[in-house]
Amino acid sequence: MAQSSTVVQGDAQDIVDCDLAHEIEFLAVKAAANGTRRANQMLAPLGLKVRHYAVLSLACSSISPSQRMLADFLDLDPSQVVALVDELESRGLVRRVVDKKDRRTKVIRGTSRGEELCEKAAALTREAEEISLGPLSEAQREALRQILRSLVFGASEA
Amino acid sequence: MAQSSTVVQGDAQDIVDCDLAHEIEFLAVKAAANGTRRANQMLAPLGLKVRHYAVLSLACSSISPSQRMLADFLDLDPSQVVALVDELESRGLVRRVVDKKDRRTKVIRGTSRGEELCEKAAALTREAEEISLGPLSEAQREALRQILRSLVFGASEA
DNA sequence: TTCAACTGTTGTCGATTTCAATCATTACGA
DNA sequence: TCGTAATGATTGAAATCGACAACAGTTGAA
Repeated sequence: MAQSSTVVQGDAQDIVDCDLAHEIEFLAVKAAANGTRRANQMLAPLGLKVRHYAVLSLACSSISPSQRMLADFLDLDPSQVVALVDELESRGLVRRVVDKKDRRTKVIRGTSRGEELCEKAAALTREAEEISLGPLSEAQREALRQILRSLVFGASEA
Repeated sequence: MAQSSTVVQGDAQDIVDCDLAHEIEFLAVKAAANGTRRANQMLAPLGLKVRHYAVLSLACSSISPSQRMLADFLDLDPSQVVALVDELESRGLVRRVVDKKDRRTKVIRGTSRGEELCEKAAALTREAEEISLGPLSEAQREALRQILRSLVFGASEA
């Protein structure tokens, strides 16, 4: 794309060619921020944010995560997990179950209402992802998913 | 008592197989957070965070960004840009230059000291990226960069 | 001229992050 | 065994970041 003789003062057109706009770190932050913003406003009608959905999703999965596991996996401070679980529990979406093998740890389980809401939230999240990933082909999305997984979790194969 | 062959208590081994760990949105946030954290502690000796580096980098580029452009491009509130530029200006790294064509806008330009520090910061950022992207091959990194660029700059709407 | 729109700036309020301290429980070593 | 360290959850406070409204100065257009 030859810009030729356009004498336009630095517009948003050529800012995407600067060094910064080629750094993966910068691009990842921007993409993640866009996706989170979109997902948040998509989940708003359910009174949830992506954070709540993350906890709810794990609570409703076959995994029985302790709050410590949630903090580690979601990169949250334990106190933040307390607040999140408090909120979800007060809405009757999850409950704390003390582990019989270690009475210090509390396992978070989704209730039936929690699972019901989780499914709706998952649908909305998929919809948000569908919009956010609009300009990407299906092959690109799968490649992105795989690269991100090996980046986040280390070596992983399909 | 343990009921028959109940599934093994969820460890960190199988949490990476849950639905959430396959959502691109979730993975992107995690990857971006990891990268930002690493870059921040890499830039710490220079008294900079990635935010400051982003502004400094753009100020030192051939683009002469106004604060408005910085806010738009970096997804920041204009008031946040004021604070960032204030800090960098007080350290003699950038300066505000009023645009003669439009005296409302102030163009941010890096000083010689700013450019000097920006080069060091760029080197450290590349080093941080090198570490963060460790498990990825060169081809994967290039693919990731390309996909992220088309995702971020490909189609913009509000 | 007059008014609307825009840029930078300040201030504020709520959310989020981070850290230290505490209680209950478990694990380990003398 | 006892005593001490370590861990999980919880609370609370401090620091930081985010979004938002209001304002002054400037520009552009009717």
